[in-house]
Amino acid sequence: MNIRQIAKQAGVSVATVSRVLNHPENVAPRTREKIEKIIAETEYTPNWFARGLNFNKTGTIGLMIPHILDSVHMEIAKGVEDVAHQKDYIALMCNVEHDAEKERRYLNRLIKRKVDGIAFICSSLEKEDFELVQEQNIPVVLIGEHKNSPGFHVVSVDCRQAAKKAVTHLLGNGHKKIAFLYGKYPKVENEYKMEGYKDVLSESGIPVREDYLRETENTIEGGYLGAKKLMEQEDPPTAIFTSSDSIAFGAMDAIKDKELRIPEDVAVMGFNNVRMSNLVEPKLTTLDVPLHKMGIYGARLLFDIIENEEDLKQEKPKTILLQTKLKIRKSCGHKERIGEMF
Amino acid sequence: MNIRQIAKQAGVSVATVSRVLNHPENVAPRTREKIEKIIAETEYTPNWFARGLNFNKTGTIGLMIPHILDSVHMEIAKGVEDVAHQKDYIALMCNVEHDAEKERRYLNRLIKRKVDGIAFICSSLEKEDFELVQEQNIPVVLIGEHKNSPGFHVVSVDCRQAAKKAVTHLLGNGHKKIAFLYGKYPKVENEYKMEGYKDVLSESGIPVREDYLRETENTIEGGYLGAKKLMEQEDPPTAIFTSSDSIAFGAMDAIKDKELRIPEDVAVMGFNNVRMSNLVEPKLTTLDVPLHKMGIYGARLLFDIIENEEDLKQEKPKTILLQTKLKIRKSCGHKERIGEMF
DNA sequence: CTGAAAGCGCTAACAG
DNA sequence: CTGTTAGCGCTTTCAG
Repeated sequence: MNIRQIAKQAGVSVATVSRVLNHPENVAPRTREKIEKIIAETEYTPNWFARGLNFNKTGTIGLMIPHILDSVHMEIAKGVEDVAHQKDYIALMCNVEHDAEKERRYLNRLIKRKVDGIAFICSSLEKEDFELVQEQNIPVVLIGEHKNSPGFHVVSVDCRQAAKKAVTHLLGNGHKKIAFLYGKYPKVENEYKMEGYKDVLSESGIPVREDYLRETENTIEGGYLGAKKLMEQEDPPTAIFTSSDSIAFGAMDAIKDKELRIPEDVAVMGFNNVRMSNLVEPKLTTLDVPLHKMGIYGARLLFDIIENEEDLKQEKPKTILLQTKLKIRKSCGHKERIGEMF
Repeated sequence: MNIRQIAKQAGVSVATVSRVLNHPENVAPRTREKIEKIIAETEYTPNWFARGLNFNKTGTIGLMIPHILDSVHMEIAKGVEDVAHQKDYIALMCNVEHDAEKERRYLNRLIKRKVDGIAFICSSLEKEDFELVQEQNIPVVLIGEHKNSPGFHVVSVDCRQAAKKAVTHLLGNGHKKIAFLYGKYPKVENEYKMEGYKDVLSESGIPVREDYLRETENTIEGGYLGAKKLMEQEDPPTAIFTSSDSIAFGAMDAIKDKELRIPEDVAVMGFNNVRMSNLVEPKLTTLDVPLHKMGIYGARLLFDIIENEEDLKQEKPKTILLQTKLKIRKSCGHKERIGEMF
């Protein structure tokens, strides 16, 4: 069923049909009603490609997700999807698996498909890749910070500040030997966490020990292995600040395997406050990150550009930095008895 | 950059350029090379819409996901994505949120976009909706069973058998008062689990008690609430078989809140063996479901149809039923000391 | 082996 | 307010 057949049935020209589809106000009410009726009856919907050919708009955005099995990313993704869906957009899901090559491949496909915009969650792409995107003039937003992101809007979390809160809390609970166990991803954020960690230590006159700094995979297994190493060294830490809850879960498992108690022997601090951090034993003290909100803000920024292309150039890129909140539970002990509602 | 400009640069007609793109064997080697060179230099890629307009193929499949924050669904989704990506396809992610209305809306959008196929994960659509799809002649595969799926391929899990294994295990550990706490989703599967549950009880001469059967939300909170009710009644069960690990996690939390021990006072059996089931305290005994494999098989089935449209009609729909494996950990106790490797 | 030209389905300028 | 018509960029007959 195409526009010509509708036109014939209605006894009008294709232009008129096209008009009721796109500028109904320019059609006489009577003709319009007649055509609308036929459209409804025949369940006609305009061919999507033909439309795209004319408009060069797709109603589609690309969504780069580092790993679709990581609930941290998916909470952000859900935020993006929520606003996209509301705007009658649909998202092409790109499961990047922390692989720059795969991300690049996806990026090319997205460009080919002429998506109206791309949201990158914690991208692992290089500067050159982004420049490519910029040439294409595709609206972009970065969720999760990135070095060398030439002039894109960014939504992120104040990781340095977050780390400071975390380490300060540990310090406040009497810990001096605090390790930082961090994942390879997200890279830039974890660097900021490192800075925050070092900030607090040096402010308190505690020297930073290289043997308390450890990089690992950003997974439960990574946390397990990393914590194991950390605890097996000569002078093990009494507290481990991790860069993600996943790592923290693995770390807790490793500590339990060593028959050590949490938090009495070792305190563990998470990051992100994923749903499960409330269900492990002991419940995990962690930093609450507004993941869903990050997705929402990111998507809004993206649609702002999409919807006002003209202003695109003159506006300078915004950076939205969200704040975290320390979520005190059991895994770090606590002096004051600060409750936890659920 | 469009095909005409390429043609001009190469001093040939657009037809020839189109040929080297689609049927290079029909072009003289010398002309072909020249054109290929120009294409490479200019990084020309054919307009995707124009192509679609001619071919009516999109290189896109739709992927219906009940809820993108549920790792059970995402593991399946990842399986689908894995094979789609390998086939150079890209998936439109539809986060349905267990809402038939939203799923229907998404379905319409997918049809408009003329996706080459749709994979439904645990769909909540009605018979009529599927008939609509069938009219459009869009290849479909159902991952997770469904009543009234008119002639689609299906990949699922033998839930009845799985439930039998679970309840038998509980019975073997001395339990007679076994409750079944099940989610609203996935509907059909949970009905099968119910059947398996009843099968075993009646085979063992244990009457089915209505007060041990309880429906709840398929979430951690749902599990918490459901188990709470279950345990607060007059003659509480000594074991709870749940329809998903999420529910089991919530149930465990509720049981702990009541100062009861797991498994000594109450045994808890999960379903799915998600990654976290290994990390709660005590580690959860559950049924291992090959989720990723389900996604892979489903996608393969889908691409089988996509790639051989002609045979589409004569072939009768396949149903692949995968088997589960009982994963014995701590939450149900165990007589024999069956280890767990990691 | 190559080119001219028709057509995929739709939109929008232009003319009436 | 409506119709005619020229594209959008590409593929594919049909001639040569």
